[in-house]
Amino acid sequence: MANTLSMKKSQIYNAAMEAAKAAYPEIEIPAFTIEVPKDKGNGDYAINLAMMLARAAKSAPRAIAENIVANLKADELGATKIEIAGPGFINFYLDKSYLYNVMAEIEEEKEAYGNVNVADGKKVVVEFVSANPTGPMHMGNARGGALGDTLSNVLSRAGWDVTKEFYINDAGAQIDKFGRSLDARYIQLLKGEEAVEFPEDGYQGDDIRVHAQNYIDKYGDILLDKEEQERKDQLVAYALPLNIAALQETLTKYGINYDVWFYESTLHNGGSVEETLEKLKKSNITYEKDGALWIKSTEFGSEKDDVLVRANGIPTYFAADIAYHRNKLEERDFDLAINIWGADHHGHITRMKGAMEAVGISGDKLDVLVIQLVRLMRNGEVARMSKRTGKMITLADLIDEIGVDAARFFFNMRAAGSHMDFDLDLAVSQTNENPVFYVQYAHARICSIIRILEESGVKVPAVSDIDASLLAKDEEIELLETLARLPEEIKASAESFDPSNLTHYLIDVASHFHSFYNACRVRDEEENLMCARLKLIESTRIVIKNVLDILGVSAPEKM
RNA sequence: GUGCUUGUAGCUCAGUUGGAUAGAGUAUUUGGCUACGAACCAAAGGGUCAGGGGUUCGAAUCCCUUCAAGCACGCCA
Repeated sequence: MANTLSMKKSQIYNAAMEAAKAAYPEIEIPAFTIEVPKDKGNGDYAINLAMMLARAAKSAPRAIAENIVANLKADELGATKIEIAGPGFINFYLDKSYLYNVMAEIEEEKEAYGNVNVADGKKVVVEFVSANPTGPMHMGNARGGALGDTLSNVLSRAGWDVTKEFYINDAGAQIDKFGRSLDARYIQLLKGEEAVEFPEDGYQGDDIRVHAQNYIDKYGDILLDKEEQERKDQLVAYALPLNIAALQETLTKYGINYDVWFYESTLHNGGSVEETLEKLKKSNITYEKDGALWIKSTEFGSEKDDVLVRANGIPTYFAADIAYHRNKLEERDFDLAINIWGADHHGHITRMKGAMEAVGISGDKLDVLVIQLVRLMRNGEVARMSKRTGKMITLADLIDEIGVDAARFFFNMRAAGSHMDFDLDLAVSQTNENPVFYVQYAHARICSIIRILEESGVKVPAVSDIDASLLAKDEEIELLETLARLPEEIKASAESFDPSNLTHYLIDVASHFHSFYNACRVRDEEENLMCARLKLIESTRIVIKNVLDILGVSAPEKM
């Protein structure tokens, strides 16, 4: 079923376009905007067409507006009044009965209500979190996870074929550092703290020590007489899968289920990195210097060139990442790759796109969303979230403290690019102030009313069995209007790759419901009115549930 | 130093491709349960949209500039 709101909008738009053409046949009518005025006093919709035409028509906007309005038929548009106002706006005041159709739309589409088609089944891979498997996840991962998963849900509802992916950095220098850290702890635990110096750049966290101790408990000191490389390999082979499993467990708890866990090592082992390097060499974008292979990043906008293969023969992360994106966009044939990166990686974007172009892939097929890092606040002061102190708040801690619902809702309240202070004291002690409860409360309230009515034998009626015109109070009309907006909210989210407007929308729905609740009774009203209102709140419940689903937040029937 | 991001009410933030008198929440003050859930509702006060300049019918929004904050500028990832 076509969306109620967008139909009304395009009806008005097209009518205005025709009216303008009739009034000014010699002028090509430009695209103009139709919008909902901030001030209700200015009608339900306003268009700026007359102002747009002022120059071409060589006439005052208000005079032009009069000529256009003369060609508009108010009753055919369902308008009670068409007015010219301000500098030349044409304002439409509508008979709101068209909004009743929203309830039929929701009844028909149910959990799919709000879905739109902006992508026509095109394939997109959304890669997010991709935390280093050398330790637990931090607040940046928490934010990236909430955004990535929610965005994926939004894109699915907007007609994209979505694959959610986690890129596991199980190769390279980080893993080597991980091995050296494990090795040092292993020896220290067996031979004393003084036996070996802990690497200066090693991972200080307790988790490293715990891994070493567990290994010893299981296998004893069998590695002591082995070569260092062998010890590191064994310890990594033991600890890395455990870390990855822990990541997976935490993310599952966080409500995130990936379609693909992609191992960086497969790119190295499968020859894909090498093949990519060959391709880059052939396109004449590389050179050798100081024993390393470089890429001329300055040729595509970077400040300096970058190393692809180190002097020791090991490819850099960058080289692997180019291979990875060839894998995504060529081998697996995605139409678009969306990556969610922390702000500390933004410098990587320009050279990544440039390198993609160098191997023949359009940089436009990669869209990187940069999330500003989360700053933890405690007692009004910045709390360091460093892996080196070993004292950072992890994603698992956060889930334990404030719950999945609050965390996911909270992180999605702000656009990715906004800087964000996360107040730990508030999160721990005053979670009731979190708007997620406000929204969930609305849902539970509706469920409660429906439950009580069902117990007395009144079921939610079909839209064909109610007299919708009984819903005439302001609070009822405004609630319907809000429900009707869902499809365009999802469209806006999907087009801007920003789901944060959905949390604001949801709060708006809840707010209109609560106002309705206080102004209108459902139970004990005259029967026809009761049925109409029951249908209205059931429609509201479905909308709230749908958006909470997108956000990955639960919709409780009781609280 | 260069680049990216950000600056809106006491605090946390919205503000749709430039639109009409810049909006919410929170905090403060006041009112509303003999009631389908008061984790709610209604109302009030609160602003140099960081400062300055420009573009135009019209700027929180676009351009220039100054100031302030965060991040990045590795043969780390």
